[in-house]
Amino acid sequence: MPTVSDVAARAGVSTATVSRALNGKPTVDPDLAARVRQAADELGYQPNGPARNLRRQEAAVVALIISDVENPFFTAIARGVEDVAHEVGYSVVLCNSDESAEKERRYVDIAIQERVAGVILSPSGPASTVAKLAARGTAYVAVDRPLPGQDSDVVLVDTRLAAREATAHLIAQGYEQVGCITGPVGVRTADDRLAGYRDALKAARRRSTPKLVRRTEYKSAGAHRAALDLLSQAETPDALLIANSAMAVGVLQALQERGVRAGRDVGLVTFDDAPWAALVDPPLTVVAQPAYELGAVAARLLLARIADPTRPATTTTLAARLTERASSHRH
Amino acid sequence: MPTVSDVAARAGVSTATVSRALNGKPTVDPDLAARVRQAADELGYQPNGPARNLRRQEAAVVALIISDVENPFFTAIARGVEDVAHEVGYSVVLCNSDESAEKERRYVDIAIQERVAGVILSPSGPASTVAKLAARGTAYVAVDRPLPGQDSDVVLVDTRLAAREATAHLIAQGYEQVGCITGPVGVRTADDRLAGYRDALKAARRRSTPKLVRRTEYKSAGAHRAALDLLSQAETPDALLIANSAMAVGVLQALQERGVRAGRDVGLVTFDDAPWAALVDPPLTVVAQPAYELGAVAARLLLARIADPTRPATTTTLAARLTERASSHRH
DNA sequence: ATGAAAGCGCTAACAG
DNA sequence: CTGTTAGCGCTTTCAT
Repeated sequence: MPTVSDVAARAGVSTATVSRALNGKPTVDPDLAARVRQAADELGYQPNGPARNLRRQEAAVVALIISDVENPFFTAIARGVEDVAHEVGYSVVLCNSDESAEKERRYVDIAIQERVAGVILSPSGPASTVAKLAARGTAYVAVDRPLPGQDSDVVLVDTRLAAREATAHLIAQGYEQVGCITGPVGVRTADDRLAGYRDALKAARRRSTPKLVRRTEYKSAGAHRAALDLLSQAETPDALLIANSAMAVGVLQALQERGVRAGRDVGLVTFDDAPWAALVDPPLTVVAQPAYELGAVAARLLLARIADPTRPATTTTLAARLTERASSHRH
Repeated sequence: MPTVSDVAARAGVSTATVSRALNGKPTVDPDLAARVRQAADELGYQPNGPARNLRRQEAAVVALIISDVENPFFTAIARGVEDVAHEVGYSVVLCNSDESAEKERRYVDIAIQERVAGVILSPSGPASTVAKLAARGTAYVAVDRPLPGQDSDVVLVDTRLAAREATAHLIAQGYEQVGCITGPVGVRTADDRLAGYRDALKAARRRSTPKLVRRTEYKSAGAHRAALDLLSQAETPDALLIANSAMAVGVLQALQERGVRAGRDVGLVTFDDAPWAALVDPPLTVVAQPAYELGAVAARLLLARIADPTRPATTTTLAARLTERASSHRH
C-alpha cells in the first residue's frame, strides 16, 4: 500500500507538500499540486484513515445508533441523516442497537474509541449510557426519544398530541371501547402514546381502564399476543390505537385468526405510514411521522454542535399527521 | 482523554504492560493485570481506535455495503451479518449505496481508507469498483448479486429457478397471459428473475412477448408506472410475477386505481415474504428468500477469507421457497 | 511556497 | 514476566 512518502518520492517533493496538496491547502504551487495529484493517481494512493485520524484527533464520521434496523421508521431517519451528512463530507456509520441497552452501550464505546466527530442515537438504554459521550466531549443528539436529565439536543415528534388526536378521531367516529397497544414501559415514545390516548379519553369524559391497554415490545409478535389477549376478554375493545407499523402487522394477524373484521368490528389507527398501509383490507388510518425530516434535523443539529460545542442545547418537536383511511370509519 | 501512559503511571507499570494486560495477553501477572484494569476503570480509559488500528494495520471492523437500507430484504441480510460478526468480536458498519455505482465506489474507498478487515457488498456498480479491493488485498464477499469476472466468494439465491417455479405455478393455476415486472437491466437478480420467467413460459410452450414484460428500478414508484402501462395495453396480462416487495406495493396501488381485482382479474406472485404480504387483500403468494441466512453465510465466508486470504473462492447458492396464498389462486 | 522533523497513542520486537 | 524503544502514516509547527 503506497504512503505519502511513496507519493512524495514519485513527485519529487516532501511529504509535507504531498499532504498539503492532497488536502487542497491554498499555500501550494498549482504546478506542484498537479504533479502530486498525478503521482498519487498513478500509485493508486489511498490515505490511511487511522493515521490521519490519529493525527487529527477526529474522524469526519458520525455514528447513528438506532434501535431497530428492520423498522422502516428508523431507516427513514437514517436516510435523512445520511443526506445531510454527505453534503458536508461526513460519512455515516449505522449501528443497530436492537433495543438493547447493552448493545447501545457497546456501540457508544466503539464510537468513542473510534473518535467519531459525533453520535446521533435513539436511546434504548438509560441516560447513563450517553453520559460517557458528554464526559468525553463528543457531540451527540438524541432523536425520537429524549434523554431524561441530559441537556442535549433532541429532535422529537409530538407523539403524545398525535396519539391524542388519533384517539379522539376514533371516539368521534363512534367507537365506544377504544383500546391501546403500545411499546414497553420506559420507552418514552411508548409512554407518550399511552398518555395521549388517556388524554383523549379524559377529554371525552371516558374512563380509561387497564383492561383495554396492553404494553409489549415494539414488534409484531408482541402485538399479536397482546391483541389475542385483548380479544379473549369479556369486555373487548371495538377500536384500537396501535403504536407502530410492525405492531399493526401482529394485530391484523390476530384479528384475522379470530375472524374479527378490521374496520367493521374493530376500528384501527396505527402509527407510521408504512408503504403497504393503504393496501390492506381495510386500508389503515395512520399517524404519519416525519421520519426523514427527523433524521435531517438531527444531523444538522449535530453538525452545528460539532462546529460549536458551547451551543446551548435545543429541543425540536415536529408534528405528526393523521391520515384517515377506512380502518377507522364505522360502517 | 486518558492514554495508556496515564493508566501506566497510575498502575505503576510500563505502557507495554498496560497494553498487554488490557488485551488479555497471557504473559502478564494476574495481580498486575488486575491493578491495570482497575487503574483503567478509574480513569475511564477508552483505547484510541485510530492509534491501535494504525499500529495493527487493521481494524476489527467489516463494512457492509447494501444497495437499499429501506428494503427489508437487505436489512435482514444486515442482521445475519451482524449476528455472525459480533460473535467473533467484529463490528459491522452499514453503508447505503442506494443503488448508485458512485456511492458504492465512495464507500469502497472509505472502507479501504479505514483499513477495515473486510467488505461484504451487494454490488450495484460495475465489477471494476471491487477490483480496488482485490488489488489492495482487502477481503470481500459479494452477496445477492455476483461480480462478473471476479473470482470472489459469492452468496446467492437461486433466483432464476425460483422465478421459474413461481411462473410455472401461475401457469398451472390456469392463467393465460403471465407478465413480469422486474428490476433494471444489468442488475443480476432482475435479469435472472426475467430469465426464470422465460424458462417457465418456454417449458409450457408459451410464447414470451415483450408486451408482457416491464423493467424498472426496484422500487414502488417504478413498478406502479409499469403496471399502469401494462394495464393500458390492448392485450393485458391476467397474472404478474413481481420482482420484489417494494414493487408489489406499486403494483397493488395501480390495480386498485384501475379497479382491477388482484387475485381474481390478475394473479400475483411477488418476491420477498414481507411481513404484510399475508395481510393484503388477497393475501400475496410470495417467493420467500432466505435473507438472514444469506447475510450469515456471507459473514462466515468473509471471516474465513480474512483468516486465510489464499482460500479458493466459493459460490454458495441458497434456495428460495414459494409460499402459496390466495393472490395466485384462480376463483 | 517548501522542507525537516516532531509526535498523535498504540503495540510488538527486543532485552533483560 | 516486565520494561525500553521504535515506528505505524499522517499532519503540522517551525524554520528557511
